[in-house]
Amino acid sequence: MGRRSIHTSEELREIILEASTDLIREQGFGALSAREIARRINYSPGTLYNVFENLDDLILTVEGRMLDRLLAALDIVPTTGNPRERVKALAEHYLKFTRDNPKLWGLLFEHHLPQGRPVPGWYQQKLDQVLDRIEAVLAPVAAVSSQELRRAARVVWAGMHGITALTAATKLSGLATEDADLMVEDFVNNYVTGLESMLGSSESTAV
Amino acid sequence: MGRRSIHTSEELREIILEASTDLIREQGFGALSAREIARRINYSPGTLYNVFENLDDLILTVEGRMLDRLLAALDIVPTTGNPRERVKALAEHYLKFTRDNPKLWGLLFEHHLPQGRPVPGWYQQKLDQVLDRIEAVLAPVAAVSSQELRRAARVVWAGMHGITALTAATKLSGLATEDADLMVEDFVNNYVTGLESMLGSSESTAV
DNA sequence: ACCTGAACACCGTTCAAGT
DNA sequence: ACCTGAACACCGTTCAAGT
Repeated sequence: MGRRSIHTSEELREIILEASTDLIREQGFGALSAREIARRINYSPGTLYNVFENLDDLILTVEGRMLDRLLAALDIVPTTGNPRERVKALAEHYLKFTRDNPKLWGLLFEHHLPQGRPVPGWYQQKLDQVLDRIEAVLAPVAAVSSQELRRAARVVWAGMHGITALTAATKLSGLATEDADLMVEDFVNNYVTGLESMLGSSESTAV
Repeated sequence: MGRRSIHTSEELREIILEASTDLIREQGFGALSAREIARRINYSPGTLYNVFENLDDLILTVEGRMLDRLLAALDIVPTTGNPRERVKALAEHYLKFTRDNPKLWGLLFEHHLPQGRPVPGWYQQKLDQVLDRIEAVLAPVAAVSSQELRRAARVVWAGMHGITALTAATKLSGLATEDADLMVEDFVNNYVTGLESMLGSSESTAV
């Protein structure tokens, strides 16, 4: 047929991302394919490749937008009040987000880049923003050195990641979804207690 | 061509599983396909379906054998000595195993069953065995109730899972592999401190 | 300039037909 | 009884050809 130009390439980009997100929300990552996206938006498969480098690039973009929304959700956590309660609030908002977007959240676990392909810079930056957010909330209860604070933030991210992965991926556990709350609470409580005990044994001023 | 019967179906089963494991060890899960396995063992693709229900069944079997080896590796952890050191030893053996089998370990993260398909019973049992092993080691440092012990074991499993996933999946972090040791140590130390502090505040006899 | 759709090189899975 | 290989319904990606 040839050109259509009904949409600008920016519009087309949005249409593609929206259709992809909808598809994942409805049917999960397994149902996503370039050809299925094309079908949904009434374009040929080739058109996707005018707008995105390839399917991985498209999917990473969807994931990037999801991370933006996670960050926005985490920003609701109050910046005042009991430090320990703030960590718990952060973890709860994190868990709530994953629960509100189960199939979309699954992308983080189910989508994998080909061996050796590093993540793009803009994507890495979004991950760093999440880690920064965790660091900020963790700062009052942890860490004498910035290295230790960095590490603690990564451990919390890993722990939350592990708990949401285990409850989401039915393959890894017979865990019910409601168990995740108790696990998150247990994890945060005990881990933070450990961090605080380290604080107390140094010269810095604790809570 | 028709029948060959060079191998019994048990032999064929082993040949298929071995070829699959080798393929994953060498090139990762992404390179695995029914057709590629068939090519490697000089059988037609159809033959795989005489021995396994489908590709997921085959892959779960490979994963099951990996879990058996993980369990064997965890059994080296001494059953005597300082309780806290035993938890750390368990975590270190776990980490070592994932590092010795990086691509194979990746199966746990990269392979997913179709939506809604539950894991087979024999597979669930192997997961339970891992959890039991963790519970056993955790028992002296944690838990007034068996429910809390169960939960603690799952949190440790989730935490280890999260840390190994984050360091394995380059997509989720710019973490170097050597960071995993420090994260595991930090996680175990602080989490166990938290657990022990709970113990102390109850009527049971602590360490 | 933009988009198509055929083409290429792959998949997982089934099953009639051969030995 | 065991195994093949063609067949079916899919993939991701490219690119000459059309408007």
